[in-house]
Amino acid sequence: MNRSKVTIKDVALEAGVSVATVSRLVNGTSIVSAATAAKIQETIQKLGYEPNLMARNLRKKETRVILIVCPNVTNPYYAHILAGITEASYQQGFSAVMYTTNCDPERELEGIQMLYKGRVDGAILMDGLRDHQVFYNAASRFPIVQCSEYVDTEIAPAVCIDNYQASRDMMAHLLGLGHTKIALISSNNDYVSTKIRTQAYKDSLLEAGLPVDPEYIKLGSSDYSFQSGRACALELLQSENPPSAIFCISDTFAFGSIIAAKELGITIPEELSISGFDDVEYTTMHHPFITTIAQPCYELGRTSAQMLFERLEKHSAETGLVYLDHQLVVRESTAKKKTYLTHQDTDLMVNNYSKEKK
Amino acid sequence: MNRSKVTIKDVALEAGVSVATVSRLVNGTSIVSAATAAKIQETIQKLGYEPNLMARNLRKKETRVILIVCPNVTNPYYAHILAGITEASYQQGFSAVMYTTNCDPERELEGIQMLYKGRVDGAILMDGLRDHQVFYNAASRFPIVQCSEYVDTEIAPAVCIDNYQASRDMMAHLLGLGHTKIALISSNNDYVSTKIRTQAYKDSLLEAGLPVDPEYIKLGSSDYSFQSGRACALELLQSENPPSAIFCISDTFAFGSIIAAKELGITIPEELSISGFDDVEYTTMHHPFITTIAQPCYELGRTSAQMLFERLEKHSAETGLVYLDHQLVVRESTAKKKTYLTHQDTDLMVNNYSKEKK
DNA sequence: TGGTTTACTGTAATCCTTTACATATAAGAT
DNA sequence: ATCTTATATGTAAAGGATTACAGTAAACCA
Repeated sequence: MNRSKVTIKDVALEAGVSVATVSRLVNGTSIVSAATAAKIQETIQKLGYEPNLMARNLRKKETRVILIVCPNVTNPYYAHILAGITEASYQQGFSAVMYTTNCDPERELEGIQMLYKGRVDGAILMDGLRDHQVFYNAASRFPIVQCSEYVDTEIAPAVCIDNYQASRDMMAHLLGLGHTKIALISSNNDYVSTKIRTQAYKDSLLEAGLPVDPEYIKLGSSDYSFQSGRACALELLQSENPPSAIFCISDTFAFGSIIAAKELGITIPEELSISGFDDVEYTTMHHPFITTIAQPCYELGRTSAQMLFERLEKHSAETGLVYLDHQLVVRESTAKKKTYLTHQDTDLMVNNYSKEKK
Repeated sequence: MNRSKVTIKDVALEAGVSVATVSRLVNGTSIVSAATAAKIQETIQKLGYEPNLMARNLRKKETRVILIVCPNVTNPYYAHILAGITEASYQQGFSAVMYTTNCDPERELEGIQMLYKGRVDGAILMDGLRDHQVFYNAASRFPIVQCSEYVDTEIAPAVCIDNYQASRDMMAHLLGLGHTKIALISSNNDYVSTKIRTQAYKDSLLEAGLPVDPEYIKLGSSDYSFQSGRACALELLQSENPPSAIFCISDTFAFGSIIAAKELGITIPEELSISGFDDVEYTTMHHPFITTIAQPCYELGRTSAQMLFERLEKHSAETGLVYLDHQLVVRESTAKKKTYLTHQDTDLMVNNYSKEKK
């Protein structure tokens, strides 16, 4: 392996000019005569010169590298955001280093160190930092943008969808279908998105004059695992008073719920409506296709990156929340509440008769 | 944003020692007295000093960064490999920059440039380079390891599963179930894995004394899209002489085939066996669970990274193929050939009677 | 013609480390 | 008492770029 690098000095020597001239040509920072330009170009070609980025960055005090801090690459939701970020980076001539935390607070911290060590110019955080003080310190010294999750939008901007409105939209859909016994499968993580979606669920119920039954709220695993969604649904469906609809805060929970329902011989959407959240790609790979909230993941990533570059290059310091549009997409897993009535239903109907659609 | 970096000089000044001493302490390259060590440590803490990696790397001529060239992050297969790579990198104290090519030959080329520019120490290629000359040049100058796909194993090592054996295993399974009309859904990309799997399909058939019918070989999209798998299966199943089993070289093709079969009212596995390849996570999220070849994606990534670090740190230059174990996992999508016979089947049975299991 | 601008190029400082080499002190050997 | 050796530290030279500053030659202006 021949690692002998040819430097700007070599080029200068060979072309019979000074290093400054070569540098100026390469960077286009100043005019060089056509004759010397040609000569330099030629020797660059001949020697195969490539500027050493470490040296350049040291001098310029910029790395043109951004950091992506992300809990987990294998989650398709994050993967799509990642794709958006990397594409935008590519187009801006930045490169992106990836740091996965697996939601380990210690690793979240270590990731941030790359900023302090000067290895990257800025960061996109997809993992809401547990330690707010660390976040505050980092965000006040370095350009940071939060994507999808966030801890504080005063000090660094965040781009995400309007989780509250999206959840209200979905609940409105379910309510509009005539469901009154709507359960929630939330998560035991402490993401803002989780909190907000849960709050919207409760608010929607209350606003519709329906009770918020703690028995109807189950918490799946923090990483939204399919199996934990199945377990929650099983509990819900085997209880005394099973719901007629389940609002899942993640598509994977919805998948798990569908499996659970099938295992119990419950048909979807005839006997049970299930809704998801995120619209990951495999929502339409098996029937029933899932009714869900589509998040513009790729755009989320792209926008975050663009905002970061804006910060880096124009030294802008806008903060606050940036909402990208979500979309309620109604597919096969939700339908009007069934007309067949159990005894319990009949009991309930005494109180809620006017709310039944049919 | 206060970007004022504190340098080693500041620390030295404050602690009343020379920069060399500070450097020695920080890097542990030489003994410093306990007293001064304590003093330096203290001032480092006080000033919040972090060594500038650009300067360090420039001096040391190493970046401790590796490059990951990958077609597409959103593909869960690659995502898992990526996870393995990033984990191994983290443990070795390296960071990983990601470069996605979307299989664009131009971008494959650009990715490689990072090596020449000295931004990274080595690379893991998951996208077999189209341009063999470029690959050859790069691989002879820089430490490169190929993962999953490869173009040449003489000049740079490759880690993957034994695609030939794996495909033979799957075909043996299908054949063992009594299937004689086995179709193939391959891909129109030119990956070695595709070629090898296709070859194994043909060899298995021939070895079993069965004909290789070109009508039974369909080519899905180069990126293994679900929809193209569905389209291929539809063609196959609606033909004059539909197969009783389909060997898909990718799980996504298998998913598409299952959907296609369902659309045509064909039951799986009773009327049609379908097998996948890769064992991406959602093979078990819907019934029928897919019979497939499990690839150790995470390990593939981890091993590749470890081999790269070996090359980097021990300057080893081992080449050749490294096979990781695959596994045939039999689930619900394959079963014995059905006993119900069509006229065509009866015709065929005259010749193949002894091969029928029941 | 003398002065001013323009176009181009060169010299050397700078970015922040690491490290080869030199130095100084103290301890150990003879 | 002198000569090594070990220990601990400092000085200054890389490393490969960018760029402030300076300089030269030609062109332009009055």
